[in-house]
Amino acid sequence: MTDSTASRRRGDDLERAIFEAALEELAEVGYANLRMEAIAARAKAGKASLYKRWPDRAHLIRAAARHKATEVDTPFEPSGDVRADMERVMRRITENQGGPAGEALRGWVGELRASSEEAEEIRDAIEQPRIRVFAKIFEIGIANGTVRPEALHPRIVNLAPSLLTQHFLMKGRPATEAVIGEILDQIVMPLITAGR
Amino acid sequence: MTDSTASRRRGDDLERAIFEAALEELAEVGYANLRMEAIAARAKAGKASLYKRWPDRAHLIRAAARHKATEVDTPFEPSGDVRADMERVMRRITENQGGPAGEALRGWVGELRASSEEAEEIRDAIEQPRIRVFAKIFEIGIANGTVRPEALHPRIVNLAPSLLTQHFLMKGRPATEAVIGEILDQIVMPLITAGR
DNA sequence: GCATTTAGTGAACGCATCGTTCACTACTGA
DNA sequence: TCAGTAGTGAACGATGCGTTCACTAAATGC
Repeated sequence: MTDSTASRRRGDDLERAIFEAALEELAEVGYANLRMEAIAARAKAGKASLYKRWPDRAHLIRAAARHKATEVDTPFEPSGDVRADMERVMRRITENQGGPAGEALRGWVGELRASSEEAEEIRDAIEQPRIRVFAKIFEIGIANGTVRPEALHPRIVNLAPSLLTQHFLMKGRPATEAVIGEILDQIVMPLITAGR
Repeated sequence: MTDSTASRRRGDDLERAIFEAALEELAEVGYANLRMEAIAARAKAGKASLYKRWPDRAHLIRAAARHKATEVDTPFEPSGDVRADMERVMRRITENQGGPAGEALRGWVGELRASSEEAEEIRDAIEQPRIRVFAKIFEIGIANGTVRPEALHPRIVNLAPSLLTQHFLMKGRPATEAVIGEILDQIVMPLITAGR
């Protein structure tokens, strides 16, 4: 029973409502079936309000994803157990892929063509935080002698997230626990562990 | 100067023309901007002829990709030099991604949602041949003592192609020679080589 | 408090593209 | 030569896009 007084929202207040509506809609119907009218209706807003803010669906969804990303901003404290830490982060990533962020990624990939500056920025926004977290985990491992120093090579640091992304995009759903375990035990751990 | 007699094609003849038109169009404008009218026009066919054969764009493109795939079917002879063989195959994959097949993949990923049987089939059609080739390369390496037997684990066999796919989907264009080199030297070779 | 400015609403619009239909036409094979 | 089959091209309704506009609610200034 949403009251009929329905005070009219504006500014950031309205914007947040639109973002939420967009993300819910995204999770429900997927990027490919996303309709602007549906988002507007769900946010109880006029379509014009959407187009006043963003030129098209793609921009709206990017903004919504960015909004969500900055709001959550995960605090992560490594335990020092390299494998366990990686597993924790990887689980988080897959949980994320199961929600609207995953749909947004899928849609973005589908529309990507050559590389624009905008695309670089988005990719960085996705990859950089992950790289930082894994680098941190590796550094601690190097300090306590469980990880080879060469593991800090960017391509290795980004390896686990890359494989999760690949799995998600190709299979259409996030990696399971079992897959995470395999990635760790068959690929990442053998590559980074120090000693024989 | 296509003559104005323009004998009207039918059956497989027409179908091939449509496939070619679709793939050319795909390479030119990308999956997201693909229009059925454009394909029909390019193939000098009626739109109705397309819809008589396939229910929508997605099915048409899948059929075209399948057509192309079966027709080329790459014969590959390993040399025994594991790194060089992998490099050759990887180069082929990236070349392929640069053409219509890459666009088809991008479009497919964008529309993917949960996993249907159809999706499994397509994924297998992409992955299985690659897995077979890499397994063959690895087996020879194992036989001549340059590769660890454990490298035959499916996730490792599929590692190089996975990373190429990930690169292509996230960056919007295929991996360069340099990237292929890094993947090989930083990741795949260290993981599979026998001895210390 | 009242008037002015700013911002959102909701309906309507033109446009592009989808997927379908239909009358017509060109090939095919008996 | 003629009946049957398959393709053509134009038109169609439906849908969703992105825009516009008259109206209205909230914020701001006095």
